[in-house]
Amino acid sequence: MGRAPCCDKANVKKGPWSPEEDSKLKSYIEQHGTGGNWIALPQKIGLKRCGKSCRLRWLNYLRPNLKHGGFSEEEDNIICSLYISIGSRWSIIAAQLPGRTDNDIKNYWNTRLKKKLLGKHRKEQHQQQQQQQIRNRGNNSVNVIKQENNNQYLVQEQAYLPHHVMQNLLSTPPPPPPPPQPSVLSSYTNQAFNDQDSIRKLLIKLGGRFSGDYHHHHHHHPNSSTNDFDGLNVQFSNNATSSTIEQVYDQEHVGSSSCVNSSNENNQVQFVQNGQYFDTVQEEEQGKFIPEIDHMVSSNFSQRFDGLEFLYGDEDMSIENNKIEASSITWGEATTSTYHHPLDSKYQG
DNA sequence: AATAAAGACAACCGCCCTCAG
DNA sequence: GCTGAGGGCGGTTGTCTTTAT
Repeated sequence: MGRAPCCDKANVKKGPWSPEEDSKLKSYIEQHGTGGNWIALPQKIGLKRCGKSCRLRWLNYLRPNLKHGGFSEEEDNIICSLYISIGSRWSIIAAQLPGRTDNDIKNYWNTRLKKKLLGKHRKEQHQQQQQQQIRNRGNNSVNVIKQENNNQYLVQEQAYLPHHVMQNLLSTPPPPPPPPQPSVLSSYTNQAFNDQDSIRKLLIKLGGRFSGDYHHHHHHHPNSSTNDFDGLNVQFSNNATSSTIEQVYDQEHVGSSSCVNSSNENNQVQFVQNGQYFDTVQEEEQGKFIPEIDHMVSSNFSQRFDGLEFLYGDEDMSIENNKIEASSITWGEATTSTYHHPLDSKYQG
């Protein structure tokens, strides 16, 4: 059985609103409110518009204290961050941006922000390919590079790290520790999504939290669903050596301080991530997630990737059995091999 | 200057959820 | 419990503007 239409489609005006219509609607609502019934509103005002159309017009355009256009870098960062974490929940994202509507943000994302990020990603990939070609002509050997740099140890395999990323890691001094942050959201605003590294950092930040919350709220078998995010297992491997970094979350001891770190003769590096090694996770622990968002990100991991394939690489980003095969995660290759590890002395010197 | 293409934004559509009767 | 109205939301389309050829 079909649903009765909310209004007489034949007798309602569609298309752009005229200034007169805007004026009528605005003045009426300012004086009388909506009355809790949008459907009846246009009749009261004498507008030949659908009630839903009135509601949208009011919410998206006429409502006071609305901002239009001119998104700031800070707002860009928030939108990107939240999109990565909760997907296209525009109303929730809009709730974090005073004066912005979900429609506004949605349009902004679809028309500009996505392309902006895509453009950067493509540029990075292009540079990466060029560097790869140059590197292939030279030394093809696979080395594990160990470097001490202000207590930051880089464990890399040249064959798997983009050359320019590696150069950046080796040449760029580690950033100063971030100041205490009142909330994760505010930390987003302090981040600049000007490079893949920032996006990656955010994902690590959120990823840590996902896992913890997941265990708090769900006790599924880790392999019960491909969408379950039990832990992030990033593996790099080749025929010669393998370097594996695992974030393994103890099903029963989430957030515990236990930390296992080891390496074996195959140059394999493993550690149990407890939020200690990643500065971003530590940052996260200092703040409080907005409860609603917290719930979203903990319950819907898969959504983080909707529409963001370009952030991860075009080919074979796969999430299977709670593993992310990182062969195509260009931004992740470097960073998962970069970690602060004050305990492990095996890689010093 | 004319036209096409692309971009930006507003508005609509239809599905889903909630809640009252 | 069922039904339908209303509201909310995300996706899509339409329209106007800007830019490129």
